[in-house]
Amino acid sequence: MNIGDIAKRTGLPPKTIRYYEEIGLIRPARDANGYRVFRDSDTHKLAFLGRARALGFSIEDCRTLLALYEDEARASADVKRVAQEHLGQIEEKIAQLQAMRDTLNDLVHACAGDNRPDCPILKDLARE
Amino acid sequence: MNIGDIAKRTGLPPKTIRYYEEIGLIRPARDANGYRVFRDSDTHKLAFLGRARALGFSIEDCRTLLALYEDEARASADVKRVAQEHLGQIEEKIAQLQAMRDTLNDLVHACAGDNRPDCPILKDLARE
DNA sequence: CCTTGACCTTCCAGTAACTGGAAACCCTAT
DNA sequence: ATAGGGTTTCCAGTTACTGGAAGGTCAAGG
Repeated sequence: MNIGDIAKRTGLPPKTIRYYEEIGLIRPARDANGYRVFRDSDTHKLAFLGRARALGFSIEDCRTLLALYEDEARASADVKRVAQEHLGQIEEKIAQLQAMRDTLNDLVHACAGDNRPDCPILKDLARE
Repeated sequence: MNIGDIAKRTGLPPKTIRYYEEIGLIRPARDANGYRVFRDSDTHKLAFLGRARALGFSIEDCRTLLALYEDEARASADVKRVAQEHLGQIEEKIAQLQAMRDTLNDLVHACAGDNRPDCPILKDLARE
């Protein structure tokens, strides 16, 4: 399987797959012509990575998770710790964004949005 | 006022202030010794920028907002459009993060977190 | 006058995770 | 032989800073 096929299967762009190889997440074999050859294990890893990234795990977390996945002697506590840490960061981020949203929402609703210059949004930013 | 004083006043690090000058958001004057000299208008702009950034506006949005702020003939509709667009992106982001959080939350709760290898988190990522 | 410490300056590199584009090679079909 | 689509590598750019190095400036103290 060449990179294009694997891209279709995993939903990851070829560029991303090459990048993952570059940073050592996968090590596909090479054909005589220099093309990457993907085996099932590579495809499997890429799918794993795609899902971990979709859950917002950083590349470094993905590296850790992949290593744990391949380690038969892992402790589930190690996996849980990574996930929990990440979950905490997501919750923090959500809280920040909600605070922004609430403020912005107020401001947007307070703004007439007409062709006069008077604007509560700018007023707030300038703390006039 | 030198950059350190302004940093304290605005809460923005000196590095950030220099960066804002570099990308043309502000144009502080210079003293004979080469030091930046900040007038009230600069300080005011920096405070404006700090608040806009705290609401999550991109630098380019900040540039636009600052231009609108200085344009006496602006239409509040232009400001509102920028804010509304941004608000939409924040809401989208919140929704994404909430979806991640929900999934992660389930997975984390399903994981024993002990020293056995069996782990629902990895199972999910691997779609076993 | 000299030194010390706290400023300030510029410039360069690095961050996260790709993405776009260029130049060139490979393979298959006509 | 050529056209098309795939693939390769390498380089640059993205966002918004941040860290660090090398060196100039300034005010206070001895």
